[in-house]
Amino acid sequence: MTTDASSSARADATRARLFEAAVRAFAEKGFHGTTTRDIATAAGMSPAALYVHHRSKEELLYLITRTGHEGTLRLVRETAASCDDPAEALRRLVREFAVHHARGNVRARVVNYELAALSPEHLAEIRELRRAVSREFRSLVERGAAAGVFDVPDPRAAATALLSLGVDIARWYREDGDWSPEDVADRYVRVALRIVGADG
Amino acid sequence: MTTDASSSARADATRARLFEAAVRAFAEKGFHGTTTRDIATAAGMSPAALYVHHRSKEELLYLITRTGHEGTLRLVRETAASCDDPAEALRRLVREFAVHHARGNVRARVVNYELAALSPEHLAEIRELRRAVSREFRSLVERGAAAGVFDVPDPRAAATALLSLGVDIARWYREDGDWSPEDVADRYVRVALRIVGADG
DNA sequence: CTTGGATTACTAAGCGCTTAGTCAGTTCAG
DNA sequence: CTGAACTGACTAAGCGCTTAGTAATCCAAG
Repeated sequence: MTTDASSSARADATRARLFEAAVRAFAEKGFHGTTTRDIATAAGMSPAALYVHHRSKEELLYLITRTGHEGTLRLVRETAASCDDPAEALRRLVREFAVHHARGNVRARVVNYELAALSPEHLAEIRELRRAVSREFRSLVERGAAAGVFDVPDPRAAATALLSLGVDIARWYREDGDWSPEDVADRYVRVALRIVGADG
Repeated sequence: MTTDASSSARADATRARLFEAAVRAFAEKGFHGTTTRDIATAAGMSPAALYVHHRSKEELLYLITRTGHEGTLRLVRETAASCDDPAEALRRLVREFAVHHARGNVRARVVNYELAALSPEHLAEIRELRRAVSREFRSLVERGAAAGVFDVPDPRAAATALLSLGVDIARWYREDGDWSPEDVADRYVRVALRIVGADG
């Protein structure tokens, strides 16, 4: 017995293979540069199988993008709230955010750089999730400033810079480089503390 | 009489219109999401006219990308070398780089985010230009550290962060936002000085 | 200044091919 | 034996790019 009328273990596994194949293909060649054949073939199936599990190529991108943003938002919310001390919370947030974007750079590239290929409705929904992530960064910086732990002349600019640094890791990070995801995280934590004026 | 056998004022103007139309289209929809008809129509001509002035769609992207990178490299080199004091040179570099990416965010988006659509040969050439830009940032940070003007535990990480902050402006900056290019630049100069430990 | 052949800038039409998506039919697990 | 999973063969639309030809411009020679 399956727990859901519209899912079986086999279907779930196939869906996951299509999902993963699409992530890799979109990351490498972009949404419009990827064909449904690319995705299906990489998942070991015929092109038609894609439409058994997903309504369209765009729906697949939407699924990847939404899942990715929801995961990021959850990570950011939980980490920012994991500690009362703003300095320690920022250390954790920047560390987790950097590791997330470095280790998951392939997924993160699709999630952050293929937004223009979404339908207007889907894009609007994703924009809301992005605003929520942005708000978490800003409110943590403001919390630290209000507590006198951070020395920030412009909290909004500091939050923008912190978020920007993290997201952009997905663009430049490569597995074959000199830094592990944790190496990047360590370095960026120190950079972040300087940006908010909490480094001694 | 024209000064060059392969150029007339009229042809140059047409080429420029195609170039600008391509920049806008590539920025909005990506290289693969843009058709040669989109570009030609936006430039007020028939699709075939594109091939009078450019060999292929990819050559047009290459032209945009190369011109953009050469411009950025020139700006970075001249600004970094414009002052002996590393702190003042960094202020100028971060300011100019930020304004460049904010004001020219449409062009910069194509230049930085459509690299995957280039041919392997063209991509290799562009990568070389990017490495040169990267080197400028790094050597300025190292110069400041050697002079004792900057306090940086990890110059490479600091240079990576500074470059990343600047490039990523092209992704998030919007004309209809609250900040002018100069506003972004002012704020980022302060952030940069903190990153290199030269803010007091 | 006029004229007419050469040159340049451009277009209408469309070729060969690829695309996203469909559907009737087959396979296979439970 | 049933229904879900999957495929082969297909279509309509759209793609980058080419070709053959036209309109506008240029620049001697008369």
